[in-house]
Amino acid sequence: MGGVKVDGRVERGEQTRRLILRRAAEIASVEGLEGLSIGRLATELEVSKSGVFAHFGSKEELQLATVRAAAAIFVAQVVEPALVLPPGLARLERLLDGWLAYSENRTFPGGCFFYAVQAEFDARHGRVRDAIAGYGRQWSDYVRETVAAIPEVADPDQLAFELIAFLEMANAQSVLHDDPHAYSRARVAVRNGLAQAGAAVSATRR
Amino acid sequence: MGGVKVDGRVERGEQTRRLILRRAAEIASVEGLEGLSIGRLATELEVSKSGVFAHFGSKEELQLATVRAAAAIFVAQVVEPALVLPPGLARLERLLDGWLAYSENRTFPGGCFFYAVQAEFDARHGRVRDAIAGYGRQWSDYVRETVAAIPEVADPDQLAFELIAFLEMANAQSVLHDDPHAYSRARVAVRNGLAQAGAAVSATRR
DNA sequence: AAACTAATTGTACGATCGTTCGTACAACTT
DNA sequence: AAGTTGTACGAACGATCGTACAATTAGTTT
Repeated sequence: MGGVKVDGRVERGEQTRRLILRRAAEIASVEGLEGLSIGRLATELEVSKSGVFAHFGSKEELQLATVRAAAAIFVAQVVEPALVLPPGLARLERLLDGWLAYSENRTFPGGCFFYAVQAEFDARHGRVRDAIAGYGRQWSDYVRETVAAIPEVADPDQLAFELIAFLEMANAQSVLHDDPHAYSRARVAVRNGLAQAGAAVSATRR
Repeated sequence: MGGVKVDGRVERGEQTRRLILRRAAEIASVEGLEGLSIGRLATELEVSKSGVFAHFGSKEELQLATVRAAAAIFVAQVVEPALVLPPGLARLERLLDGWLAYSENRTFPGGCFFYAVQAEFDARHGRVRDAIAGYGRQWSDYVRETVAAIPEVADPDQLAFELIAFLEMANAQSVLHDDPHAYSRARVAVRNGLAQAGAAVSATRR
């Protein structure tokens, strides 16, 4: 598996790069992608500022790389665990549970990375905003497709909208108010939403 | 009406202060309260940087004053119009419609001011975060109380959670993806949520 | 008209921002 | 062994940040 590359220099470089991006995503989930500064990153990681800068060439590229790194973590933690199940209600439930766990266990210290950066960049212009919007659309598309794989659901678009709303609300309430009940309320809301979407769904589960 | 104050100097000062805070709230709804800078504010308003600074004494005070100013606009635009109706379903519906209109007509150019700054400060510490969290709690408390005034609703906390989730989701989707359908989806979700909360509610409206 | 007060301005400061540059050194190639 | 490549570093740059303070302007009071 992997490349045949054995060059110790680029190997070390990639490790440094991963180190930088992990910390960058952590910082950005709390302080935002603009709150992230190259100098601060260098200080915290005890490397030189120019060393950090050289890996990306510009702050915008650092932000883009940070978004991509966070997306990879999100996919590994939320999307992939649900793919082991066949399309249907069970996969959807695992997907939603996985999201709530990803937020609740603070994979990123500031809660959901994408909730933070979407709100930060939603009204701006540029490549970073476009990248964030692209991932956001991929996520909502995937939720919608997963919902649509359940034949009992009459309006997948509407249900997907409501389900994602519950997830993000739980994240927001939990982070802002340290409210541990937010996630249980979201789980109730999800259960009600699924049950209401199709009585047959509720029936098959009893 | 109001104060007996006739001093033209402080009158002019207060007008300048209002001018600053209006622009500050507009900027913050797009770029965040940290993206707001005293120098930029001064340039855009064509006043001196020290003039802007003198009104607040520190950046933190400027941010706090901006949050307070935005809260006043929010109350005038969303909360007060609903108060003309007696507690009950009609008041709740006007409150939710008012919120969606406030977001949709871009009272602030970046959509809901508090959605933006909550996500920006939710994981931080300090007086600005505390002020934002305080207003957020007041808002959710008020929605909950308004919901609780409808006797048919079994679980006001749960319903309030879900309703606010729909509002914020609509704002987020609309701003990030320029999606005009987001608000209509939220209105459908609100209607379903209210109808489901009590069949009696739905019955009384037909 | 003179004294006073409040809002506003101009100038300057230290710190930090993103960025550029030349250099040092370890690792790979020949 | 000599030459090349890639990562990391230290120093410096112009710009902008928040903040401080004295000078100025405009309006009020005596």
